[in-house]
Amino acid sequence: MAMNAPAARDTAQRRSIRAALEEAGRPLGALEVLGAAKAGAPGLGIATVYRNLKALVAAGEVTAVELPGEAPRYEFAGKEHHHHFLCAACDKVYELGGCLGGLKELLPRGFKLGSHELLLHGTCASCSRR
Amino acid sequence: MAMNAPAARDTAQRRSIRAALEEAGRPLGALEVLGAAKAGAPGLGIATVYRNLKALVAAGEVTAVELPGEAPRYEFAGKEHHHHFLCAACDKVYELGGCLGGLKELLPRGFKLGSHELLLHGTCASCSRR
DNA sequence: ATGATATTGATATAACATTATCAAATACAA
DNA sequence: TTGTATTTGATAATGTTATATCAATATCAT
Repeated sequence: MAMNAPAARDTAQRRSIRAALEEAGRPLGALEVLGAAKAGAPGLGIATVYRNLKALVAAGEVTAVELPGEAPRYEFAGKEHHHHFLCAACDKVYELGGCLGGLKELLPRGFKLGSHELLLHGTCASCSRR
Repeated sequence: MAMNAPAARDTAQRRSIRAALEEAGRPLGALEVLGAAKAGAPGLGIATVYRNLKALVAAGEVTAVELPGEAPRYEFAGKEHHHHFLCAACDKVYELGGCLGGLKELLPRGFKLGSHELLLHGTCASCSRR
């Protein structure tokens, strides 16, 4: 018999964290989530952010975006395959549409391709404008 | 007037660390360097590995390959633009040849592209064989 | 060979991001 | 409304990677 998950309670913190991710339109880091979610949950603590992000990832609702040399960002799961852009000026991560073909041509003989990650660096529209 | 760099001395450890990177044929992590370089420098310590890797990177001789969720690997600089492959089974990183075009098509309006990183995941030839 | 100083090895410490702890607050079924 | 288990916030502790410390050792110009 399956171990039942503990009853998930509906708290202001949890709602606010989820809302922060929904409204951001781009992947957020844990501290960014904290900042944004405080609007709907004053006094929100970083531990609660991590706890809920972890739970959301475990539930498959949210995906952790791993970045080289950067703390992971979090975005809602279920989107089409896509990649990300890291702004060198503001350190924000943006979602890009689409992908590139021809990946298999890069593989040496005998190597099997599972997945791939692409990260573009540069300056975002907002930072480029200045 | 320029501050002169301290006279770099030629030690067995430094030679061996450099040789390990040269002979590996793929980017190595600090612990991999330690393991490989012990051949030519018995008793080699991890601190010396980090010290020398840092110095080599600062001198522009070596490049740190940053990977999402992984400790950086180190490879000699000056190679043509290329990307890497991380084997999910043995955790080794391999160098790939070539690149992909069409990156700019992925950019939103107003974004400026600086550089990019591509990492392929899968199993290497050696691990696929098993 | 000698001496000044760079380098090393062992290990303590730092720097982060994340997780554990635990008393207090909260949700929610009854 | 009450009781109980979940959740929270503050913060201590952890894990991991890298750096600082420092006495001992090795390099290399003289």
